[in-house]
Amino acid sequence: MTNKDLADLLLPNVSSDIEYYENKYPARSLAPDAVVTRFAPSPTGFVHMGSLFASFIGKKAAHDSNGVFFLRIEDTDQKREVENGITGIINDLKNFDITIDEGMTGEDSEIGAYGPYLQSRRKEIYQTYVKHLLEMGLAYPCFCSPEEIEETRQIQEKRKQRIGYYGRYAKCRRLTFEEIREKVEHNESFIIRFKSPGSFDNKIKVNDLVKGEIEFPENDLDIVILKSDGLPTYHFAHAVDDHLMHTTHVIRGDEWISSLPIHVQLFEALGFKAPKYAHLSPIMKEEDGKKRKLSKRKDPEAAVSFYHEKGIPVPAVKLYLMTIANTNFEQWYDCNKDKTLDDFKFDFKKVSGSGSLFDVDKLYNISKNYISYLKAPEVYVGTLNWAQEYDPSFAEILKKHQDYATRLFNIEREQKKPRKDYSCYSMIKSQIWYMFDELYENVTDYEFQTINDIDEIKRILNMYMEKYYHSDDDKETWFNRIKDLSEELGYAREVKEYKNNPDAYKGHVGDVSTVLRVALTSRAMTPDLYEIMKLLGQDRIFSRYQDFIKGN
RNA sequence: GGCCCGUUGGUGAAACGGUUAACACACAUGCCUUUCACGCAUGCAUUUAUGGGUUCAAAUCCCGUACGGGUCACCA
Repeated sequence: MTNKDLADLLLPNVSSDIEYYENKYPARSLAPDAVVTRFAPSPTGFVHMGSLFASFIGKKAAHDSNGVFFLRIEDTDQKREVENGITGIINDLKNFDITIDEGMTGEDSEIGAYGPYLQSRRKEIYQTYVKHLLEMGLAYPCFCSPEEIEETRQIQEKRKQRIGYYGRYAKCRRLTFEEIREKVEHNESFIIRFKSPGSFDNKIKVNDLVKGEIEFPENDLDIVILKSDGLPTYHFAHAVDDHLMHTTHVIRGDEWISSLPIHVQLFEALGFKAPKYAHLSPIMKEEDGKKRKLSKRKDPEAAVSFYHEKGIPVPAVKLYLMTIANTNFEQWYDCNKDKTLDDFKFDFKKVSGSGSLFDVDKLYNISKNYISYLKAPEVYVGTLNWAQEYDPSFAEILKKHQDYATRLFNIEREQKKPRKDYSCYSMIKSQIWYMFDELYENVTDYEFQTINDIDEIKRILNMYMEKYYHSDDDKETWFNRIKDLSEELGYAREVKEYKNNPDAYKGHVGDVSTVLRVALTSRAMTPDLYEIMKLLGQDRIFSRYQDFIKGN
C-alpha cells in the first residue's frame, strides 16, 4: 500500500487535485508592494473592539498601498455558531465605515474572484490539500479518542514533560498501513494530523512586523489539520486560504503568536510562500488597579455597538483607533489639521508592541474636538440620526424645529476657537433640552447661585422686562443695558470694580446675569446668554420669566 | 509547569548609546470672562519595574529577579 492508496482510502470522495485550485486562483495583478489582507472572524457574536481595531488597520494598510482588504468568515466550528452572525459582523463593520473590497456581503452572498469566502463552503478545497499531504507522507490519520488524549496529557504532566501529541506520544504516527486499513474498515472515526518534521531542540526565527524578530523552538507537535467532521482546523485553513487568496499580510491578535511555529511549518510543507505577520497587542482595560484584556463578556465598551449607541461620530472613533495604531499619528494630525486620515500613511513599524489601555477619556476628547469643528447642519444631522435610533421622542422634537435646532448648534461654533461642549450625540439632549418648550414644561428646579433672595430675583426679572429688554439690541447694547440694570439695583457694572471694592456693592453684573440666565433656562451654565435670548425670542423669554414669578 | 511577549508619569506615549526624558489626554492652580465652554500661563517622572554588568556615557546593550499578558483543544 502506498501513500496514494492511503489517501484514497481516507478521502475517497476527493477527486480534484491541487493543480486545479492553484490554477483557479492565480496571483493577483497588483503592484509589488500592495498589501492584501483580511479580517477573518468567526461568526460567534458581536464584533469586539480588538477585532475592529485589527480590521481598521487591515483596511488602512491595504488601501494605502492600493491593495485589497477582504472579509473571510471562519465558520469551521459549527458548535459555536450564532444565528445571523455574519450579518451582525457586517453591520458592525459598516457602522464604523469598514468597507470591504472582497468577501462576504451577507449570510449567503459574497463578492470577489477568490471565494468562496465562507470556510464551510471550502471543504472540498481543504480536503484536496489534506489528500495531497497524505500522498506525500506528510500527514496521517489518528484514531485516538479524546479520553486517550486526556490520558497522555496527564501522564505528561506527571512526568513534567511538554504537553501535546508529539514524538513517542504520537501513537498513531506509527500505525502501519494494514492497521489503518483495518480501523477504517471497522468504521472507526479518525482525524488527520500533520506529520511535523520539526524538532523542539531546533530554534527558528520569525520576523513579526509589530513585535520584531522572535525566536521559537521549532514545532514538533503533530497538530490536527482535519477534524472528524471533515472540516479543517484554524491552522490548516489559514495556510490554505491565505495562500489561495494571495494574502500578503496577516494582521491578527497576538494570541496567535505562539502558533507561529506551526504556521510557518505548514506553509513550508505545503510549498506555500508564507505571508508577513503583524501580531497586534490586545487592548486592555484597567480594573481594580490591574490591567486586563478588554473582555467581550464583562465590558460593555468592548462591543463595537457601544460607541454607536453613545453616538460617538465614526470619524472620531477612527481617529482614536489611529492614535493607538500608530503612535506618531497624534502629532502628525496636530500638525496637519487640514489633512484627513486618508492622507496619513500607516506604518507597521509604528505599532506599539505592548498592550495599550483603552482610554475612554481620550476618545471623548477626540470626539469633542471633532464635533466642535463640524458645521451646525452636520451636528444637526448627526444628532438626529442618533436620536432616531435611540431617542425617538427627541428626534421628533428635532425634526419639528430643524431650523431652530440648527441655529442652536451654531452658537459659538463658526469662530476660530469653537465652543467645545458636545462630546457625543447621546449627551447633547442633556445640554440643550431647556431650549425646547416641549422639554421645558413643568420645570421647578432652578440652580440659582449668589443671588438667592426670591424677591430680589423677581425684582430683577420685572425690571428687566419693563425697562431693559429690547429684542433688537446688538450684543454690546444688550449687555450695557444689563449693566445699567445692575447699577440701578446697586450691583457693580464690572466684575473688577466689585472685586476692588466689594463692600460698595450688593454684587456685580455677573450675579445679575446669572439670575436672568437661570430664570430663563433653570441652568447656571449655558452657552452665551445673548445668543440664547435671541433664539428664544421675546415671547418665550417673557412667558418663562412670568411663569417663574407666578410660581415662586 | 513549558514556550513566547511585554514593563518609561494617573493614561496613551516620544526618545533606535550622549536631550532639561518630547507631545497629547486627565488632573490642579491662576489669568481671561456675564455663567459654562474655549483660550492662555503654570504645576504634575530628581528619573525610565528591580538588582547587577558592559561603557567616558545606559530608558536605550547584556544577564538575573519580580510583576503583567498570551499560549499549550477535533475553539478560533
